[in-house]
Amino acid sequence: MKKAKDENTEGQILDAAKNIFQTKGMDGARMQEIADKAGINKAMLHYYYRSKQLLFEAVFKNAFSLLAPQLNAILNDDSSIEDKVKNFTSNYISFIIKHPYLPNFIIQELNRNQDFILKLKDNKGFPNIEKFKKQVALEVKKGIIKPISAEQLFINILALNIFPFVAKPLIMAFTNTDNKAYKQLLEDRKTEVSNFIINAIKNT
Amino acid sequence: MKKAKDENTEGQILDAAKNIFQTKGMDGARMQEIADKAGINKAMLHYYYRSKQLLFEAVFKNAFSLLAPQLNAILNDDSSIEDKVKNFTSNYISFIIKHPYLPNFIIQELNRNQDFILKLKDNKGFPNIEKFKKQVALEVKKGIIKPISAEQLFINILALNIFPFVAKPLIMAFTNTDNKAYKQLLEDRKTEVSNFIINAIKNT
DNA sequence: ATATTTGTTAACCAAATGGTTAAACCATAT
DNA sequence: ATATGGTTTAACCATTTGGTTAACAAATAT
Repeated sequence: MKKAKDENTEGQILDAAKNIFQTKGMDGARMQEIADKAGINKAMLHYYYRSKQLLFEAVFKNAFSLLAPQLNAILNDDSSIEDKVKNFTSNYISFIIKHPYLPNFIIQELNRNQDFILKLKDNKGFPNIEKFKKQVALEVKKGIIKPISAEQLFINILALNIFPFVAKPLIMAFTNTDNKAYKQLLEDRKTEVSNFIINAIKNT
Repeated sequence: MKKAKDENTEGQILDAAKNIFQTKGMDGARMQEIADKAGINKAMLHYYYRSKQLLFEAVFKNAFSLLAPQLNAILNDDSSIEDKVKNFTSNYISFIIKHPYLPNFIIQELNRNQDFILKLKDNKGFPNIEKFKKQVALEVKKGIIKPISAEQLFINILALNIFPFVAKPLIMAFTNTDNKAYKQLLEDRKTEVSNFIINAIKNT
């Protein structure tokens, strides 16, 4: 099940650690299991990353660095809100299908350790809503979209896109959907969600 | 910080276990910490609940039994979809403000152990979408709402309501919101979200 | 009163876990 | 060839952790 056999040890460890941490979380992950998955001795984990905490942080930052550009697309692009919604929705769902454990991992670990996000906030490239606020205010003023705060709109966009991945087991149970049908349902959302949002906000 | 001092031991344990499990998760929770919070000897936990797993399941089922009726309100009530959306949104946000850790706990633990939901699915009262499907199909046919599948609509309603609680730390960071402002933002959503959904689906 | 059941505690235990160490291995420079 | 430096391993260690036990206390039944 392990991948990328030809990489160097440090990379193999990070791959294995991603895999284990993202599925089991910090608390559920075991250093031995990561070592096994990487196919190396446990001492190597400490040789390269010193401690479980530091290895975890490497994985977390890596995961976050994948997510951040996705969000910045909607916050900082120069296209119209309607185009942003369309593009983001389609792109984001494709993106997450490639990294299925990512949103859950980030959300779960940030809830476990609230302080942790402060370490990230300083980083350049950390998503910030300021520019988007101006854009929303302007489009509202011009009458292109119905009155709404940028914060609420941003939350709605994130919610509609991310939640189906985060709550997958729950929704599958409620809707009596199997894995295949759920995959189709997510695929449909690439257009469903953007239509839903556009209908909700666009002035007619 | 502990509550309900006058209850019997079994109840004190369950209260403490709720508190610890819901904030730290199964893997992060420690039996000793639960005992300390309950103010009793650790052996008592095993006397009443036999194992960490069984104590956890008691907490989980309890949490789920709080959530299920909320969802059944939207799936099985006899009111119109528009009324359901309005009532659910307002009620649900109030409900979660009273149980802030609940959605995260349920989602997190179901992702950790997918099989676990099967144990619940048999229970009477487990939310089921069938009736809602008929209602949506009918209202679409009558032209009251725009064409949408019941599953997609249900997911959207859940997403818009639940996600802001699940992803709170993340959203607070992106929107530069402090706790007080975030609370206000959630309060605003009681009407914001239902307007958003109604705008999205209602035929004009 | 006293036997019996139920509730509670301190002490204990084996297994698991994150982390360390000292020796071995191996490529490369001298 | 061999000294040097980084790399890797097996064995080890201290602590934590879920769980048990045996003795004790407090109700409850006889």
